[in-house]
Amino acid sequence: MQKLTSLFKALSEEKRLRIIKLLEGGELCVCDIVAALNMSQPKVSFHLNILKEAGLIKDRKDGRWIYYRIDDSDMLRRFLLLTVMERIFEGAVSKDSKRLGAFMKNKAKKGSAAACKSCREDIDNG
Amino acid sequence: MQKLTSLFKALSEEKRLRIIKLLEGGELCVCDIVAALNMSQPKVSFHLNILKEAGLIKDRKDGRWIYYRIDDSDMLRRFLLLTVMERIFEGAVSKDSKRLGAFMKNKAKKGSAAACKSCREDIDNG
DNA sequence: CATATATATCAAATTATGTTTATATTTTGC
DNA sequence: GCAAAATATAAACATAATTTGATATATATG
Repeated sequence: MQKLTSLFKALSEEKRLRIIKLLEGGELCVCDIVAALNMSQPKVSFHLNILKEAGLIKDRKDGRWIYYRIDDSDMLRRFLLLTVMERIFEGAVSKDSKRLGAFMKNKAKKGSAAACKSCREDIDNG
Repeated sequence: MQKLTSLFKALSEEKRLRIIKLLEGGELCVCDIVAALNMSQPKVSFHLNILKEAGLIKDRKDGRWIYYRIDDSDMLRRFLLLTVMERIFEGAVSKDSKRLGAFMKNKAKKGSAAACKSCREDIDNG
């Protein structure tokens, strides 16, 4: 019962749905998500942890990065994630993916470190 | 997006899942649910309202009673409700249905008013 | 080794949810 | 009309979730 409520609770928050929607496009490191959502890193880590505890996402460490990705390994989660992805109006998260795109370009150009450092300015005034 | 989050939020609470599970057996008035869950009436009304706002249940007025029932009129809700009903371990809500059963018997015998009045004592010490 | 980066964690402040107690509203039977 | 029942609503309070700002940890790089 508690497993079920925590699963629904994880899905009951706007920022967390935005993260899921983003991860639909493939795995991302925390820094990518921070740039995309334009939120503080501890805040993003907080929400990522809740999604992880609920079994909705998995992480993988690579050097100093930690990559997160969708975990739809069981049927219920698969359906719920699908629901989120389908039901969230694209427009509702278009800024996120725009920011992510801009950030990724910078990352490629300057290397991730520089991109991370300047992502706010570069993206939101570009 | 907000509709989706409020739907998940409604499902993210134990007492609300218990109510849904109860309503699986057919419509019930508030007083039935109060007796089944052995909780205060305002508390039950509070949770019923959240479920109603989320579109998971509907109500119907009949005299001085208000009957609530499952509303699975759209596919997403139908699936979510099914999920809840199937995933909740029977044992987790067996006391609720036991209390409901006892209450219903009293109701038939004494009339609902008397049963409502004495439901706590009759059921929990019987 | 010293420094910078990526991320996590923690404590304090804030905000949102749930609970309780009291009261209001509507309906029915006398 | 009046009293009792069924339910809702509101205010005060308690608890839980989120945000923020600071700091810790681990890793890579020069």
